[in-house]
Amino acid sequence: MTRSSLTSGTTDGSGITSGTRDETGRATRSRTRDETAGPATAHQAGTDATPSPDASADGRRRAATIQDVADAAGVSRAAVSKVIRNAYGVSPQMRTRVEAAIARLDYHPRVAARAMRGATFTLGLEIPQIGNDFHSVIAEAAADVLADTPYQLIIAPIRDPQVGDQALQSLVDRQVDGIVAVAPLVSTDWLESLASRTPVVMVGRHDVSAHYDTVAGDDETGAEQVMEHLVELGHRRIAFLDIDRSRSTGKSYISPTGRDPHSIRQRVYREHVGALGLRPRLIQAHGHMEEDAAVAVREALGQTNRPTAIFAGHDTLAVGALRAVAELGLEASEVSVAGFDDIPIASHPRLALTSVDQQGYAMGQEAVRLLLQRLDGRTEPVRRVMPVTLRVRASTAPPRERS
Amino acid sequence: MTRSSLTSGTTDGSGITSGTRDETGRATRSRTRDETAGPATAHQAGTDATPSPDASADGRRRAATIQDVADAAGVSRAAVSKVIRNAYGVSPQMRTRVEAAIARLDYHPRVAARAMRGATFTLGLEIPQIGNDFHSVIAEAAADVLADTPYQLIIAPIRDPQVGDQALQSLVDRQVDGIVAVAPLVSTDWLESLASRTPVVMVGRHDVSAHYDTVAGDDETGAEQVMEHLVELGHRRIAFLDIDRSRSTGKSYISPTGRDPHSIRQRVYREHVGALGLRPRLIQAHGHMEEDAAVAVREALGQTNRPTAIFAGHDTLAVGALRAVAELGLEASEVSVAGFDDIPIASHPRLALTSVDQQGYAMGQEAVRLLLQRLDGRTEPVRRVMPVTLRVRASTAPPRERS
DNA sequence: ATGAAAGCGCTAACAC
DNA sequence: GTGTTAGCGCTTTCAT
Repeated sequence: MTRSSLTSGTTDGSGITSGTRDETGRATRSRTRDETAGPATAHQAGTDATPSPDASADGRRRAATIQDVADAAGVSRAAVSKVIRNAYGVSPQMRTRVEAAIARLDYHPRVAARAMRGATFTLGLEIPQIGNDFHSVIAEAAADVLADTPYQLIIAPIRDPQVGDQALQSLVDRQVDGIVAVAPLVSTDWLESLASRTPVVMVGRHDVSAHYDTVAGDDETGAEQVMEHLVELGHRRIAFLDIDRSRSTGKSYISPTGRDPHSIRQRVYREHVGALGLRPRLIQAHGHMEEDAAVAVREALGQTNRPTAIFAGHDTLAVGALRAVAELGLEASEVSVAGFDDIPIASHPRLALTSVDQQGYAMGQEAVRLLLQRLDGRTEPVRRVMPVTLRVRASTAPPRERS
Repeated sequence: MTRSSLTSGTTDGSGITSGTRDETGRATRSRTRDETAGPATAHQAGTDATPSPDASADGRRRAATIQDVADAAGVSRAAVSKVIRNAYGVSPQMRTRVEAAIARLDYHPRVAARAMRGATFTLGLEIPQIGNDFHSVIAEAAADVLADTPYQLIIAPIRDPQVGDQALQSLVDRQVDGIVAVAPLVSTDWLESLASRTPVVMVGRHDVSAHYDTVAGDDETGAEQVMEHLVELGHRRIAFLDIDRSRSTGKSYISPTGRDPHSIRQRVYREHVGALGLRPRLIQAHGHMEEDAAVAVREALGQTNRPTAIFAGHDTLAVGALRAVAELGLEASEVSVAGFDDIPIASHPRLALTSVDQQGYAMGQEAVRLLLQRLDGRTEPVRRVMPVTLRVRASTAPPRERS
């Protein structure tokens, strides 16, 4: 009933349509309308004949649709649609009327319905680990940039690192207008195919791609600076701490090109160590969390001829290393630790972690800006490499005893 | 081409459909049709050698729809729908055929289309600040619990704390099946109305609500333990560090009932300080970030008769306080710091922050579990309060000089 | 400038 | 057990 009163004004118009389709359509609508309200949605379907639903009164009323707004404003759905999209072809007075109705009914367009035809005004951010501060900074930057746009941000955390594409796919299924992905272990082929359909910006990978942009730090230079710094301090037993990637290779998710940040950092480490005629020492953590690193480093430091310096693949691991070092009562002159990313906590005086600043916040900003450009029509891929700076702090010091 | 080969065998079947609808449908399809099957998606479904795996060739094909799958499997859309929803009424052989077609076409149901009729199998998590480790832990727990379910998690960060309901509304617009919200500054009325339409679980608020569940720590006891601990150590000049909330009161978003965690913690602080006949000292940070706290504490410590202990509203602020304290070369015996939440970094030996453990991970888990229960039909509200434990660490110590 | 109508891809009712 | 069909709430031609 509510429905029929709402539509009554347009019922005649529907008669224009050809044949059965419309007729049944009308009939069914008034039927389903009410019951849709029913189940868990608790719609209430207030039967009052009031043309203007006054949504504020009742907390259970069905949410207003574009049709409700159109009826309330005495215009067509198309007109309302144009108003809410700021599209061309609406007179000021109509706009005013429609906006008033929207406000009155507290109308919010359903994103799902929009997705069926047009844009969702939603951008997806995919991050590998929620707890990693470097990723948080990127997310923060992304959210900040988007604050001045009509776009909303949704974040899809990766469940299982082994199936990094799941989170990405979930974003696709959700028909986001664009995606910023942070270094997931996804094959470049898959990415390329995805990017040919949806605007994509990859953060932290140096892929050479045809369809998506990349924003990455200068991992090569950063790792070089760390190694030069440690060597200059006098360290010779330098270990590289990273996640045990061997377990992931099974499904060959790892970028085989070695263009991911960690492969590069480790390669540079190996090169430097090799150039000095030293043997590489790898400390493998079983996970990406701080505690995983602490466990691995505790063990490594328990062995004889322990390293005097640890270069961690990223800061979260470095903080974990520092934990193990501190627990053992060791100082930087005994075991130095350097990281990568310069996460906010690294500069805390109690940690004073030497780290490579790759401007995470700027990277996040840039990634979203590039995505907005793509949304705006750009198609040629862009590869952005952020300059890095080594922040030397107290966690690295000359070794007490030279090896 | 690819497409035609796929449909060729079933084109006749499509003729079954009535009239123009189908005709245009076909037309559009063959036009846009091209590729979708992402190689790396690992769908591959062992059943190779089938006609039309291709897909890897072209990166622009339109994604497969349920109709494509139906055609490829030679069944109806409804049949496919039943298969993907695990619904009743599908013969094993049809299931097999359909699943093969799904794998072959790399079909993924569009969430938006689903949302128009049924469930989205998406749960939304709303968190106030992305960079706050306590929130990260909750998000992590939520993601972990959901890993064993068909539900996907999306996170909506709050843009502007002043308009906390925006992120929540965005989740609603997206028609998520349920929402976990972490202590946003939203009016209880609005929440109640929202919760009457969508399953909602609030984390960190002690609201007494009719339609949503709450999961919160025992803020009262936690704050009491902190104060008792500090007083017992001998502190008398105890300051409370929190965010300056006065600026937010403009739109009265703050829960007027004082049931939010920070109001409670501050109230307990005031009560204890009052009972000792001391005057309360408030240090107000201008934001929720560590640096905001550091700025405020730096200033507070510069004044004469500075506090000998600081009770921070939450750990991120506490870490910031510790930063200011450390910068000034002060130790716990000069300025003690205690926090709330016991975020992972708090236990780092270099920080050793005394804090109240309110089991953030368990809270996140419980919140999602409650939400799943609601999804399963429960409607009576549940209020869960997590027991707390004071973790005493080195950041608090007896004051060198008693005041 | 405005409105009518055709779907977008899916699920749910209902036929068979 | 399987297929047919009517929409969900929007955007978008295309008339007017």
